Amino acid sequence: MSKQISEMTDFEKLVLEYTKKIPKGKITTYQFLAKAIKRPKSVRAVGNALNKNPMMIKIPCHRVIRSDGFLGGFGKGPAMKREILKKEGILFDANNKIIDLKKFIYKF
DNA sequence: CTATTGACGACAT
DNA sequence: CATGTCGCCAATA
Repeated sequence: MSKQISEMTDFEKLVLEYTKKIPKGKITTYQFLAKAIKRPKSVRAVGNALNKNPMMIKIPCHRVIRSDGFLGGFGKGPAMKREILKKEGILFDANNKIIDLKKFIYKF
């Protein structure tokens, strides 16, 4: 199960904090997120932090994809992530590659 | 303390 | 375009 906020590290909280800022209908990448928290090289660590998402409802971690345009992972499975994004108007092709990255990308 | 892991990314082949 | 390799970083065992 996911961790409770109180049990999380400062780094993880920071990641989630920024993730919450991503507006509906938009997406960002693990890389932009890492840069936003002033840790441009902690890209992988950012992904790990999102995987421990304590509140799926309040934290739109599904809006974070890979910088090469691919879907990336998701706790509940990539298929789920893909469906949610579809509802927000963001589509992917048969290879889980986003259709129009530039159009939906959100940089902090 | 060291080793391993992983929702990543840049580059080489 | 499809793999493979390597570097990075924070958390965990």
